[in-house]
Amino acid sequence: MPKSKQKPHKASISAHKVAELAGVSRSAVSRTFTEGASVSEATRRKVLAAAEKLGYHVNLLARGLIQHRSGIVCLIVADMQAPYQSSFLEAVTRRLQEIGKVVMVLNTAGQPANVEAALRQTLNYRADATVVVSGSPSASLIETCIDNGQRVILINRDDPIIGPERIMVGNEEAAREACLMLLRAACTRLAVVSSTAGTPSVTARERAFVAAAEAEGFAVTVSRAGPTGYASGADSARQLLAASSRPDGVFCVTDLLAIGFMDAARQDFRLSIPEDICVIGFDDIPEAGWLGYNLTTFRQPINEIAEYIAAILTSDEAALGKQNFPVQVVWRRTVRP
Amino acid sequence: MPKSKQKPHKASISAHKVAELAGVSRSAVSRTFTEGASVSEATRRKVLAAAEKLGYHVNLLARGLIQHRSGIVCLIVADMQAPYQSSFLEAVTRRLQEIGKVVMVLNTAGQPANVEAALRQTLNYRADATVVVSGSPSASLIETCIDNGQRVILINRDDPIIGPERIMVGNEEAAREACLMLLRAACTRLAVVSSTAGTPSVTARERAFVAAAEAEGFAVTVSRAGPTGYASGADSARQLLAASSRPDGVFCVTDLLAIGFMDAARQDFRLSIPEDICVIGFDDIPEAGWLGYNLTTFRQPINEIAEYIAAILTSDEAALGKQNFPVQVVWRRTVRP
DNA sequence: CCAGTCAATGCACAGCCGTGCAACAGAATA
DNA sequence: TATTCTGTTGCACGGCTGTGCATTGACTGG
Repeated sequence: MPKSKQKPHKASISAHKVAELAGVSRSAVSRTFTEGASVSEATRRKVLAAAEKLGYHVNLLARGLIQHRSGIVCLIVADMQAPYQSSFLEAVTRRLQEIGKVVMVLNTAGQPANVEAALRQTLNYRADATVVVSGSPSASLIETCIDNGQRVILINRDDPIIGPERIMVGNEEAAREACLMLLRAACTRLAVVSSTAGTPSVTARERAFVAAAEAEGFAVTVSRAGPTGYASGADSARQLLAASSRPDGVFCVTDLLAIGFMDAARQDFRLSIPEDICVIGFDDIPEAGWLGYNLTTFRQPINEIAEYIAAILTSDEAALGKQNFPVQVVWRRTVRP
Repeated sequence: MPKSKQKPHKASISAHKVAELAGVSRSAVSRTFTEGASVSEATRRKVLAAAEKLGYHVNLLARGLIQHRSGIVCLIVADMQAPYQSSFLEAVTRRLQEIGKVVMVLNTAGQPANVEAALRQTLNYRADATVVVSGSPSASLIETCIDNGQRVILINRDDPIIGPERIMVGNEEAAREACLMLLRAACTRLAVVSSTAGTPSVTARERAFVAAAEAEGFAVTVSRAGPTGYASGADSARQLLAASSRPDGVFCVTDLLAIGFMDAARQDFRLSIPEDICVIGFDDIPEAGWLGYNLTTFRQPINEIAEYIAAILTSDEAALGKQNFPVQVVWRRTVRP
């Protein structure tokens, strides 16, 4: 017996009590709070008055039980304090609230095993939908979700699973464009700063950049110093710039990596950007626009993605399939024009 | 009739079906998934096998309905993509998941009216607790929450309401300390960079700094250029540093303000920090530790706060009351030693 | 005055689960 | 062998809501 047995059992007031006070049937109360139900203005007012007096609030758990829809949308995410993820979270919660949904955040804290557990929670709460921002759940579990009538939306994850909606951004196009931008700036020694995380978007950007450079006849040094973050970017700079032939054009697969790279390049090697070395990032996080960085990067269309997720949830058709969002280059001052 | 009438009605499998397949009563299924219930190992295994085969998941909505506890904790927050808020969110979600709770995020998007709506959602979902990070809900609504057996936790909000738990950080002590640090660094023309948001913590820091300075016989210029963020910090720098008598010691009530201030001071006025001007921030967001800033600031004990919230939720006693968390100075390199 | 229409209302059921209570089986004890 | 005890199981109820169906009452048109 681990905890206390007797919870206060604070009888929260139910529709029944409101009906009593208002002198109507419980159905009338239910209809008053149900969009589009038939209630006369008179009883409606009586019910609302009684509800206000008692502090009644519809029990969405019970409603969800009978309607088979809880109104909950789960967001599975790792590293959620990172700038890009938190901006994404903000946009999605805001937009989903506008269409009457509410967001449940499941923080996997970087443990892949937690992704499975999180997806189970999603089922436990009978969520209307699940948005997987990080991690790769097993195909079988995704299938279970879909079987239970749940929408599953995978962000930037091109697994060949049938069923879930997939939202992709133009990683490859952007990486190719980044390569051309650096070459046009007369860079000849190219490098890409990536991470050891191995997430699909990181890998896609890295590979596409290397491929594009090789197609143009340039070799590329790849550096992966650690997880996707500021410190790894700085470490990559220390590695790459200490070498005998230092790069003069660098594509960082993430703004955070780019910023770490720039800081170390300036502080530890006294380099000027973009004179000595050009840098391109990815995401367009707020920090990229700060005066000290002015980072040329690619903007992820966060609001458009949030809008699209909302559209999926309000639409009745299942399986819209795969949707691609192009990213947009944001010219600032870390690449010579 | 706004939407489709006939939802797929995908009959998600219930304990009943599992019982059928396993050849036991539904109670046995329920007990298998209930901590501490009495089931023999044999039936337990039968049930688990059947559940696995059918893809059964306990319906936490129904469980919450009967137990009067949903396992949901609501977090009401504005400006959630800001570094400090998102770090806080990360810590709280992580810790609460460890104790078996799940976090529902309600984004008020800065609209004060949304705070009330969010608190209503909290009641609708019969949340176990609500953590109010931003905004000031009305006392009456808070009372309703508590009447319904919900825990209410106010962060950095010292309203004289009876009932909710209150978590405070040592704003005043830190502001006083900041003042002394600047004076010890031989600063004589003090300024404080604040914002027009007027949130309790911002106001408290601002006032305490001014009071401490006046107690030492120094006047303070106060600048409030806009909302609490990078741009306002930069604007404040442009205002303060263009004046005839420019300050040489600045306390920014937020790291983001401090970083904006530093960037503008360096770029637009070619000032060196800390030689020409000392800067102190507040929060110790990750960006404060970046090589380009090395901001001396005060660390908010995010993990300790998350831990304390978890403790409140696992404890049975109500009304632990008000808890103060001291902040810790983080010496870096924006103040002369 | 009567038939017909229609909005409003109440009843009863379904949705899924935890748990008190009683029944029961098996083991341990006298 | 009779009795007590202990652990397991099933029944039935309660928790709160939405909604189909039948009923009611008022109102309209002839």
